[in-house]
Amino acid sequence: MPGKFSVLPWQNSDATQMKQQRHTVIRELLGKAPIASQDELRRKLAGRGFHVTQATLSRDIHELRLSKGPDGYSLSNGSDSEEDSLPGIREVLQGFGLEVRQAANLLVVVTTTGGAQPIAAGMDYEDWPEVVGTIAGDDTVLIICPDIEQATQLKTRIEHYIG
Amino acid sequence: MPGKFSVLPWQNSDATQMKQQRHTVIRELLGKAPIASQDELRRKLAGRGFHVTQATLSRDIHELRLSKGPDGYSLSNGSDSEEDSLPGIREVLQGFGLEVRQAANLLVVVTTTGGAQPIAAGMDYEDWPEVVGTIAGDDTVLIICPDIEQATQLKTRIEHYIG
DNA sequence: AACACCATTGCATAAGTATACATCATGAAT
DNA sequence: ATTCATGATGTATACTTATGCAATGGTGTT
Repeated sequence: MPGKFSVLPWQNSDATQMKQQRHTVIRELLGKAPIASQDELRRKLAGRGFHVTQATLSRDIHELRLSKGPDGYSLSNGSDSEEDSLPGIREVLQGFGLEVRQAANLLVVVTTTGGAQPIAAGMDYEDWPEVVGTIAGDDTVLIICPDIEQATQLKTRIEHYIG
Repeated sequence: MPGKFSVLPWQNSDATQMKQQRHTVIRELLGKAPIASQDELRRKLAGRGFHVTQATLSRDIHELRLSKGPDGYSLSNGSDSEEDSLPGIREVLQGFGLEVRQAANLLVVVTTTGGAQPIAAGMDYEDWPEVVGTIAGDDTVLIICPDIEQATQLKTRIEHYIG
């Protein structure tokens, strides 16, 4: 092939990898300034060395699952993949919990320093009916229960976990 | 005028009011099933007695500030850039609030991570009579109300704000 | 090497959305 | 009542986005 019109050097190597990079740059651009149209995005990408057509960007936008709203394109607000390998409330309480106190329908869990947040997060995750909500400081967790009975019941269970 | 083709009775009275009703129905439809295009929306509205053209819907969608994502149109995503200069409690709750739970005279607002402080600050600023005080953690706000009745009332209002 | 396969892309165009302009209805001011 | 301003809407069309098709380049298989 004498001609071989590969004017664009970046096209030589790997197109797939190129695509990944382009996607990354698109995300980056979205964070900086609003982008109203695919053609505007095309121009901005061109300024960064990515010369593609509107058609390609239409496909990219689908793959990135972007949304177009009144203020232009944006990352989809869909629930991001939250991956947590929580150790379980039992282990956390046993590891950090020190004491449980009750005040009417409220429970206060005294923990080792820095242990409050993990315990509160664990309690929230368990989604127990007797836990209306939690507030965690540094070494204290406030647990709000619907009523005194359930608070007492939960207190017993937590004490059992703590040991 | 012999003909007077007023086939549609609702057209006679007030067009502006008609528009309001249409907007309400659009919101309602959005909640039920995904709507992929303005023409699809047009057909569904027609089934409910609203016979308008795609052009009108394009304008409605702007006014309602809807977004179009991979799954069709949806109510505008709360985390948009600061468009209106009104960071009132309404916007803050809509942006960060997830759920409200009641425990007697206490309310617990579950928020996105880091959203508790802004909400609590907003509540304090509003200086509502049914808010005795607030305590904010990271993703939970505790609101103390004078009594159960006012707590219930406030809960309803907050739920309305959240959506 | 020759071949089959698969992903990516551009081109041309279909499909979908926004808007300039004209019309009609309503309400306020004269 | 007449005039003027405002707002909602339809029509036609400009603008924007999506996609069928074919070409290209890389990979793996024989």
